[in-house]
Amino acid sequence: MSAIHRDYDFKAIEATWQKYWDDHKTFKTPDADGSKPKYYILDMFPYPSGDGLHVGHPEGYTATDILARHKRMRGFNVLHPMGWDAFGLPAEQYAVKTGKHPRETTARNVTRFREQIKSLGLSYDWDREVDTTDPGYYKWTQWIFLKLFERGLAYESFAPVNWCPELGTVLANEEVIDGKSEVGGFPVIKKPIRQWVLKITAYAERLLADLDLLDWPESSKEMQRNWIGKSIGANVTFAVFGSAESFGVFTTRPDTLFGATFCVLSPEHALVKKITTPAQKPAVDAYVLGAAHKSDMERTALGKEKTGVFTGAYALNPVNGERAPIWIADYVLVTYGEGAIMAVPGHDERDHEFAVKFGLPIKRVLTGGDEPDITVKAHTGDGELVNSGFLDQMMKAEAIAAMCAWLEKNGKGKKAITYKLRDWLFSRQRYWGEPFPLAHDKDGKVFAVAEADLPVLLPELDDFKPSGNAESPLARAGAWLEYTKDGKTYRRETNTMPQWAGSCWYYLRYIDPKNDKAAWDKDKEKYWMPVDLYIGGAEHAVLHLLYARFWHKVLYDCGLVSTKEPFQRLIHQGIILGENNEKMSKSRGNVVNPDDVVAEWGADSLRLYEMFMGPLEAAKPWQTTGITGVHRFLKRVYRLVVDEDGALSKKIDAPANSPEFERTLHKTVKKVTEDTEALQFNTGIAAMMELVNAAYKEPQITRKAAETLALLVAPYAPHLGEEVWKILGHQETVAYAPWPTFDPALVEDDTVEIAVQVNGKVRATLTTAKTATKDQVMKAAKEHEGVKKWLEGKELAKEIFVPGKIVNFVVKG
RNA sequence: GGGGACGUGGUGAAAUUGGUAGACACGCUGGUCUUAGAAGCCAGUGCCUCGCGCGUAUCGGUUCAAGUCCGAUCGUCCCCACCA
Repeated sequence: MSAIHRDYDFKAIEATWQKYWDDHKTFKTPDADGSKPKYYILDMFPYPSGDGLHVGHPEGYTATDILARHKRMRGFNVLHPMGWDAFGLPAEQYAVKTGKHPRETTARNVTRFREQIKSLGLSYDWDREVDTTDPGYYKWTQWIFLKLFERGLAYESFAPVNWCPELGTVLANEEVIDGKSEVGGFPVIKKPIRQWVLKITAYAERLLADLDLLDWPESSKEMQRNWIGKSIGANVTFAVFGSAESFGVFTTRPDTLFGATFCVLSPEHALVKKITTPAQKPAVDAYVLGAAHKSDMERTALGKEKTGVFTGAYALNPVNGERAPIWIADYVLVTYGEGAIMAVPGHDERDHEFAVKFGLPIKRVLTGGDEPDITVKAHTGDGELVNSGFLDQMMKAEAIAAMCAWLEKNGKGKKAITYKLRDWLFSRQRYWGEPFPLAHDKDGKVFAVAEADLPVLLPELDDFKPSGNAESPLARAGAWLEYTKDGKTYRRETNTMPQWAGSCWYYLRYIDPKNDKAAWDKDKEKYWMPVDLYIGGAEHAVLHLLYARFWHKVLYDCGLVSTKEPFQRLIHQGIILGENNEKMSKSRGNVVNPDDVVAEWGADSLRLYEMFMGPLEAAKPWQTTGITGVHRFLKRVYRLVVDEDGALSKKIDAPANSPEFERTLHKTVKKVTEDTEALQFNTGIAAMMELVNAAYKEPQITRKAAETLALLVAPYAPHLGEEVWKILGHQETVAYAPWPTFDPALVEDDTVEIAVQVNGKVRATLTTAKTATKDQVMKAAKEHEGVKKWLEGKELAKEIFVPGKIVNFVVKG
């Protein structure tokens, strides 16, 4: 330490206050406090990876921390917890490689994460920490699963599923991106495997409708709406010609039924075998076999040419009795609608492409489109119905209604709603996950494990490797496999739950984390729920956020929670890019480690910098040089209040502030208060910088002014806030000190600057009394030297006056 | 192909309801302090042909007035994607 100047020693200050908060349990939250309104502010809890924190974590965590600290100072009882989403693939893959139990690596990573997070000065109530891999936690994950099971919302399925040979597990729809696994990017193929599936589709309509209740980014709501994918249309029944068989198709365009010239079944459709003619059988069999072996990636490859085979059979168009050849093609998906379509090549681009390729008839039933010849291009827009019997001359909407009525009346179909959302494939063939609380008897019938026997502990294994044949590693667990209930012996279910299970309800466990009699206490739940503000990455918009909403609605139906939705308000922090404006990644070598930043500049500087970079939601490139700005600001705050010997600065001794500074102070309180509550931290910080810059220009300021500054800074740079607060003579933590107020009379200036425009161009500015009348201002404006010359010799056509803002003269000539 | 977000100085960015574009910060330039450097402190900094000039991706529109509203184009990012 230099003898010349005692400077801002952030290392000592941050260590001191972190210890103080720990020792005093400063942020321990009471279960309920009748005298205070509650505020539940939640971060998406991290997966404690072996890499430790990256700079993206502190961004969201600092934002919630600033608001949590601010709310405490404003008299709220704040619930602000942290925990670990610790089941997951990387720990297991590491275990396979090294033989180390995932429990060990997870514990080590959790310890590291906790230390790193504590080093940032985040105000969590650590007595509420949860860990999804703790048996005391996953007991209740299993218990909630049993609620779903009891309500018939969990069922066994033997349908083809997304199987990832590389990961040795099946994956949910949401985890497959472009035919590859979201984790690792390995190919995924369809394979029929026994699975546990959750009936999320039963909640499709409510998951869709209740989005309207939420204060979420419109983009995230839209993503969920698209993912749920509601389509309104009709199911139409086609009879197979010369057979007793019939099949349904789903269409959103029943108005085009007269234009349906053929039908297409998906290769997996149950009817394919029954209706294929002997002559076509070899070709059809070959096509079906080929489709089964293709990965989703191959089947849906972009720009892939349509393929298909004729079955030899014909369907009868219910509306006109015409014969429509039945084809099979892999562009028709067995999992959507009825797994079969009526093809209207005149008015659907995919059907058109197929018809052109295989020489099938194309018929126009609606007027319009940019191409008069319907065999050249499909017309998918609106138009007047033609060649359509009783629909002729109607427009599309009217024709849809008329056709639905006709179908219903004639028993040939009815209105129908279809969703893209599929049931949630909920089992994994992996070790490091929650075991299902289920067991099978000799006949394979499924029984729930008794509630008294929960948790079903994860068995100890030496070998964590997936078997590769869709059998879970738990199948090797020996004696564990046997379960006895009421004197009968069962074999335990060996699949495990996906990582999403634990995160579907962790926000409820924070409310009552140590309860071993129940997942949570109902009164506590009523007090704390819903989560008032939830911050986390946008990558979870359709995964975690949809799954958790689903579970919450089931819990609501069980009477276990009091709110329809878990997360009232949601904000996604934008990602932090590398200095080269690219996504941070090890391979690009542009990763910034928060530990290094904390070591060099301090946690307060890291917090402040990440908040100062730009709007919370925006993607922003990291610039190490930018930290110097906020670091300088923190030093300036420190030196304003603390003198060279560490005592209170002589500067903080004015009996009164200058009137000008007093106004600046009150304006800053107003601005910082508003910006903090609106989560516009970047401009709030800018306002504090302006205040400090102004304070440096004053010979002295009052102690009250310095205290106000300390209070404003405290949520943003809490270590410095505490230190300065103490030096100003306070014994108690600043964490619960009342937030400063402002005098509304002092935030308004007596005079205003008015811009004077001539034809919309600013030619002068006037300083006028706030109370000046229009006549006074207009007179002064016209007489202003800088304006006069623009008005001379010209005709004044119009005068605009906006009080306190602007004057505009419109002149001609 | 469908949906969403966005485009402002050398850089990160500001800018209620349309009302003085560029707050704050980085960087840069100059000054000051210092044996020296770093750190401080003070000042300047959109652009140029320096004008009655130009300027918020480009072009057009509405308006007394457009970064903001409308239309088209170009570009970037994200999500979904043969969903009938």
